[in-house]
Formats: sequence, structure tokens, C-alpha cells
Amino acid sequence: MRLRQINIATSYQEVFQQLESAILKGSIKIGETIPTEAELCRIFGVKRSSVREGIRLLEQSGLVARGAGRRLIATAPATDRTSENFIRSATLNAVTLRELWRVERELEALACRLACEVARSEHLDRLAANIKETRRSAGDPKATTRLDMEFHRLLSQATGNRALTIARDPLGILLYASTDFLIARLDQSTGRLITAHENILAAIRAKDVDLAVLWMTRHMDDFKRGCTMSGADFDQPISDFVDHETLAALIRAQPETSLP
Amino acid sequence: MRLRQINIATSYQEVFQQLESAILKGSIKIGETIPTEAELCRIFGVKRSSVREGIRLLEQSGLVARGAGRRLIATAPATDRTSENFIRSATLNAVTLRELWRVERELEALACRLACEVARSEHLDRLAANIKETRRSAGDPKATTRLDMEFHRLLSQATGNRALTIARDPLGILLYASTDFLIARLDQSTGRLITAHENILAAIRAKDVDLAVLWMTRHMDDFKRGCTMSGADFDQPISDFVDHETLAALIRAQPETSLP
DNA sequence: GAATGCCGTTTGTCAGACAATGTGACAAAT
DNA sequence: ATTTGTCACATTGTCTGACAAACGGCATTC
Repeated sequence: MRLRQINIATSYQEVFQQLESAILKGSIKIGETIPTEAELCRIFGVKRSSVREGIRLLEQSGLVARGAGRRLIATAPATDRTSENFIRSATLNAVTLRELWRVERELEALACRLACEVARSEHLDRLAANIKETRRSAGDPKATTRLDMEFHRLLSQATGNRALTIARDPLGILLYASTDFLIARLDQSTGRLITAHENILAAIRAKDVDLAVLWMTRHMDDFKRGCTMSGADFDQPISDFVDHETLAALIRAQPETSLP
Repeated sequence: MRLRQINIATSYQEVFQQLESAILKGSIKIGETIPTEAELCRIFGVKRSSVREGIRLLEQSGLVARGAGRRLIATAPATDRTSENFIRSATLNAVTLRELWRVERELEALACRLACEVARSEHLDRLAANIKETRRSAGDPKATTRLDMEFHRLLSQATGNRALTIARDPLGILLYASTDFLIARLDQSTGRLITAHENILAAIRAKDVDLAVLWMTRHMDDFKRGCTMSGADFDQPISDFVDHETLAALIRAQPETSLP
């Protein structure tokens, strides 16, 4: 005889699960409004407090957001939700800069390979514009760092691979936030950074996979060297490099990466 | 004169943010109990409904969970929270099997490289045990598929790189769930699967990076061939291969990957 | 036609209550 | 001595009812 764990869901969890299913399977389409709280009370046969608590769970999952008025509309969770979670998880598990960097290095290389394959000109133009702006930002390390992060984000979008974008985004944000702390690093190396970006873009334009990956790898190794040279211990947990307030601000400041 | 966007947080959001900060910066340590709702009411000066709605946000973030009794304790969000989010995002953005597979292929290769570097014998033994069990599972495709997923999860843990584990886990779950649907595929190829796993493990034991990556790449390409041969269109969104109920069950069934 | 003010609707919050469930201690039974 | 029954207590889950603030939409005004 096999008996199983008893697991009774509370009312508010039931509210969450039913609405979540409805959104994920498309009964409620993205952009549609969710019924009002009063209506949900009628539908589910529970009181407003339970409905509201269930809605909070949806809210934190990124499945609903307040649209025009205060009505809730169904939304597809963008990369920033996954980023939030990744960042919380990485922070509390004391993930080190080295671990983060190693994975990011590989994903950036993959981004280069994929970009060479699909590379639409509109995406490449955006990258070119980013480089141009980066050159103008010389002398403003904070802006340079931000544009660097933006370059890599644009590159991942240029691949058209949304799994890559979703997976890479949080890593990019965390690395950026950590090095923002070590900003002195950049003063010396803005030149090298621009050179690397330019060469990467040129290689992608030429569809030269190996060259693009080579330059990207150099770029990432430069990044590491810069960190260690400015005294950072690559084996310290990221929470030593960046406080949570900064991270929270960063997450919310993301330009809501669109996944076409 | 520079005026900025006004952004007033509601009471329950404020409750969430303050508790989130406290946990992330360690004022409330992982494993500690959160004050009772009544106490939080006193502390924050708001009513229970607001406190409770704030707690729901924490709950969905994976920052708290019900411990012994019904008291809430602070928890470090494990990989399954990030997985949930990734999966919702990937599903609703209609990410295709191809996109997913391409990224997973790269991360698995990285896992091989890192495993060759650090490879502690206890982890390798676990992989060996998994292969042994896989061999016993011949004839039970469902079990084989599950053990295959488990192999890759164990491998990523063997790298000691928690950023990799957190990033890879959701991809593994999604790919597994999608192919569970195409289970016939496996009947023909369990042999090849075991051979691949064995060769990967042997190469890692011998610290032969190139060989390990080579076998892993073959293994992943086999996977793709198996999918297409059993009639799957690799360019269809994953939601065509797996319904949400299955995914939700999978997420909850995860053995709560520990990040040491 | 665009700006303004009013009104119904919906949400955010409060106030208070009760039942269900879990804890801990202690007595009773095996 | 270990297990079981019982009880008081703490805490959570849910309900009831209410009100102010904020918003959309509509009629009004210039």
C-alpha cells in the first residue's frame, strides 16, 4: 500500500493556480483584462481577502500587471522577472564572481556564433549605434559600463534566440552591477573595450564565426583581468560587490527587453 | 527644473520590500522565523490584510516558506523558483524547441569542460550510479527519460558552478518535459544514450576535455535527431509539446537541488 | 474641439471576528 | 518507558462589513 503526502491548497493558492493555468493555456489571452475582484469572488465562491492574496501571487509571478485604470491585465513575464529570481537566488547562495563570469563567457561566445548565422542588419545597426555612443562616453565610466552591458544585451537579442536572452540577461545584470562597484577599472581600458566591440561587430558582419568568438573571448578575459587588477577577489560572493538596493534599482530600470 | 516620475508603493508592497531587503542583506538569516503577522502589524503599523498580501509576494519569490508549525521561515530561493519563472516566460513567449536546445547544447558542453577541471569523485560516483540505473531502466521509456534528465542535472552540479546550475536547470526541465511527449523516440535509442553517458563520464574521469565535449555534443545532436525522426517540428513553440499541468507537476517534483 | 468637473466603479486599507490547525505540556493507558 | 488522549494557547486562513482614494468615462463649459 502506497500512501502519499497530503497537500491541501488554501483558497488563495487555488485562486492563483486556476488563474495561472488559464493564462498559460491561453483561455485568458495576454493583454486581456482579468475579471474584477468582485467578479472573481462570485466565480470562485470565496471572499475578497482570499482573491486578493491569490492575485498577489500572480503579480509576483509577472503574469498580471496593472494596465490602464487599475484593472489587471494578463501579461507575459519578461526577462526581468526571471532576472529578479536569478539574482535573489545567486545572492543568497553566495555565488562567486568567477562562477558567474565563466557561464557568461560561454553564453557570449554562443551569442556570437548565433549572431553570425542570423544577423539581421537592423540589429547590427543598433550595435553600431551603441559603439558610437560608447566612444562618446569616454571619460564617464558609469556611462561606459552601462553601454557595455547594453552592447551585450543587444547582441543576445540579435541572435533571435529568446531562450538565450532569457538565460543570459540576469548574468549580464549581475556582472554589470558588480563591476559598477569597481568602476576605476574602466578608466584604463575604455579603449580596449571599444576595440573589442568593434572587432566583434565587424566579424559578425563578415559572418566570421571564429574571429567573432575569438574577440569576444578576449573581451571577456579582459574584463576578468580588469577586475582582478583593481583588487577584486574573483572568488568572493557577488553580494560583496553590490548591495541589494543597487540591484533592485537595476532590475526595475531594465528597458523591458522585448522578445519578438 | 527636473521632475521625476512619481511612484508610490502600496502598503503591501512596502511590507514586501522591507522584508525582502532584510533577508537579502542578512538581517534576517536563512532559516530564521519571520515575526508573526500580528507582530508585523505592530512593526509596520498596518493592518493584517496588508501584511498578509505582502507575505504572499515574499512567498512567490521563494524568500519564505512554511516551516515547522505554520510559522514562516526565511529561505534561499532554490533553482526551482527560477525554473518556474523561466518556464512561464518561455511558454508565453512561444520559445521554440530549437532555441532551447541550442542553448542547452552549449551549457552542457560547458558543464563537461568545468567538470573535467574540478571533478570530485563523489560527484562522479553519483553519475556512475545514474548510468547503472539507466541501464536497468531499459524498456521503461518514462524512467529512462527521467534518468537522462537527472544525469545532466548531476553533471551540472558536479561542476560546482552554481551559476551554471541555476541557469541550466530550467532548460533541462523544459527539454525533458517536451520530449516526454515524444517518448517513442527513446525506445530505439536507449543504447546510444547509455553509450554516450558512459563515454562522457569516462572522458571526465580521464580529464580529457575535448573528448568529453565531443561525446556530449554527439549526445545532444542525437537528441535532436531523435526528436525530428519521431515527427516533432523543432521550430514549434514548446507549448505545443507539453501542457502546463505537466510542467507544473514537474517543477514541484524537482528534488530541490541543493547549492552547497 | 479641448479642457474641466462630476459620478460610478474598482481597488487599497481598515476594523473586528471566528474556525481550523499546529504547539507544548501533562495525564492516562499500554 | 513509550505511546496515546486531552486541554490550553498561539497563529494562520477565511469571513464580514465598511470607507476613502484613485481612475475611466461622460457631460459640461469655454
